[in-house]
Amino acid sequence: MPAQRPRPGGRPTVRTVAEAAGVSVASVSRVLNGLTTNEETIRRVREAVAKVGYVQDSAARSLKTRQTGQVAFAMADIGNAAYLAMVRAIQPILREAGYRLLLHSTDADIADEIEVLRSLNQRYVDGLIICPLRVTERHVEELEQAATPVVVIGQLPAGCPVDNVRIDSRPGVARAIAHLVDGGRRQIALINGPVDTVPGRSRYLGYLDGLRAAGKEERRELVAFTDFSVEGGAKAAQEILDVAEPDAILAANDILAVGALQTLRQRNLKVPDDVAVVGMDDTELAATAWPPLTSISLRAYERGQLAARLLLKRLADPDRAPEWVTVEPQLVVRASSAAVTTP
Amino acid sequence: MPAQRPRPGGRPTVRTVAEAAGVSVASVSRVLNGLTTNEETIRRVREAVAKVGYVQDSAARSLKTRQTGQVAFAMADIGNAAYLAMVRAIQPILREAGYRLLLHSTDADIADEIEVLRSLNQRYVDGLIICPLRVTERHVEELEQAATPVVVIGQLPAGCPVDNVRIDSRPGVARAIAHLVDGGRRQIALINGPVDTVPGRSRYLGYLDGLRAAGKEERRELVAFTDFSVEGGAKAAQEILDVAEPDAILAANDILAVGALQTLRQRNLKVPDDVAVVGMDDTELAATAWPPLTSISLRAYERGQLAARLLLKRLADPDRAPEWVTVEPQLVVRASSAAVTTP
DNA sequence: GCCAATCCCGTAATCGATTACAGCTGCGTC
DNA sequence: GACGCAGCTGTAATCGATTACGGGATTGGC
Repeated sequence: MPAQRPRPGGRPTVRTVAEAAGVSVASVSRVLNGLTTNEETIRRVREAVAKVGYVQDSAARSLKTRQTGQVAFAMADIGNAAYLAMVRAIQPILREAGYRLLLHSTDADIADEIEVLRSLNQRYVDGLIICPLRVTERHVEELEQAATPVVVIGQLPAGCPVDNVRIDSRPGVARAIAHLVDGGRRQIALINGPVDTVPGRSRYLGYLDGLRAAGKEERRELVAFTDFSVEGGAKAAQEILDVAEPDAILAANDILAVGALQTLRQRNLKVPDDVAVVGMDDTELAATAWPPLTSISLRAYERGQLAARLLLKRLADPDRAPEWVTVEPQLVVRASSAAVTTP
Repeated sequence: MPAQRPRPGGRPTVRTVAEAAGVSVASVSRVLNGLTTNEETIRRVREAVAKVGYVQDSAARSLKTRQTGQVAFAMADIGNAAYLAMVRAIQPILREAGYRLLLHSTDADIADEIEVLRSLNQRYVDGLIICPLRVTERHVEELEQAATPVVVIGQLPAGCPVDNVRIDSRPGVARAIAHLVDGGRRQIALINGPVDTVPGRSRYLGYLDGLRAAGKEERRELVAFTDFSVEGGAKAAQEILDVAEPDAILAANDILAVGALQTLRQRNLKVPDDVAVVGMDDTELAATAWPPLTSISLRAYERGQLAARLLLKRLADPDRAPEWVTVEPQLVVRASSAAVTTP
């Protein structure tokens, strides 16, 4: 007399359902996965499922099917509006496709990013979207032998066989400079974020491009850099205003731009009359600031969408060739950069 | 000759490691989980693990141990700054404790919230933190028979045996009214969010409390409500200003307050000289707005922290009595509500 | 009436880990 | 020398699902 039923009070399994329906576990599984056609069986299984309150165990299912129904998104810090926009874009798309979203905040720690890639072969997700600050050789190495599909948002070395969504802020910044010059601005300052990152460098190069295109030279006293915070932006603006008289300030970030606005207000400089201000990322902050901020949109939302769609395509067809998508930055003009009124 | 090794190229399992180390699978598992003490065995297993590049399969592990190492957080919309603050608080605490964070955005859909609770018995997470807009009977029902520990952030009916972190905006709003009255304000308007929610109702009641305490009557034309958006706030402020002359506006949200600021600016009303403005949630927006917004903090970050800690306590000891924690709102005073200067 | 084809269904193997249980070894003690 | 005990270790059962395979029943064609 084998103990078929360990404890009748236990959680219902596929076996419980099978007994209640008077069929085999195989039939139950088939009905659950839509693989059989006999109406009568389907009905009985359905009823039994409802009666015993059965719900599939996801661990057991994952073990057998090798799929988890989960996708992870890894970025430096969800507090950053750009990453937040990506999450907002990614979440509904994955959800629509039946995936759950798992979040990794790496705190801008490279070792952490590598660890995330590495942990993929625990197979706790079916895919990953990652937005690294910098892509090191270690990254590439891990990317190439990742256990599950990965989509990278960011610049990837050429030839890296991984789906990729990229944007280069450089032309965006250059265009913003052109816009300022067109508006009659002559002394354009740059408040950059950390420079030892790929985006930081791009912004700086874009600034130089813009100046060159306008036939201007870089003046060291017009360039500052700081960390991404309102205070950082305010302080950097002070430093610049202490030694120069810019009539425009380009900030690497809307947060920095808001900081600059505060400093300008303190010094009784009118925006945009005395000084134009341009931010970057086109976040909610840009729209709600006063005056509303002109901002270089890096299309975070769109990049998130594209990345999510790329990942879904890859999951549907793992053998397709890696796809690289490039997104163009976009200058969103608002009041803070209106042209100087000719006297 | 049994096919012990299905395909030598396959992913390494505990069996692969056992062979490489010349021990049994049990020993491998013991070393991996720190259950044996023999130095020699430990060394050999460690080496074998490194050699074959073994990583535990999380599905298999979960199936056996009944634990997933995952926790979910469910809220209406991660775009809302209050929820974002919670995520930022929750994430590092869970991570520190070795849990991964899974995100559910329910889009303020009650059915979706119920579905999240229901899906818990797929056992894809070890616990859940949920922040429902409203708690219906269905919620309570599902909460009571949830398959895993749940912590609720929000108002819960008395006697519901679930860990809970709560805040009541009502006294916070009343205090803000008192602050405005102290500052010499006489006509205080309210721009509320959706009223058919628990928080919406609390805010309204707090408003009435505040008026009563100041010996004032409610005037219908000073109260508007709208959805949470800058435009909503701007429009609501217009409606009020069209029919009345408030010298203070209390908004249910920093976003709404920013909208009100825009309307006031358009009408050439000075803040705080002509009209004081108070927001709620004390988000980044309040600090960066101009003038900086006085705001009623609902301590979202702290609530997130508390909820995460409660969940960890519960996971460590499932039999402890449910704990209810109440957080007090806090008035953060900034320039937008400075006292009227006596002429 | 017989054989083949079709359609369902049940048995049992399997995914990759954990762990109860029993067996082995070596040592100390009486 | 026998026995007990401690400390490891290996075998095999187990978690809860999916699915390959083969067996029955039904039907149709000749």
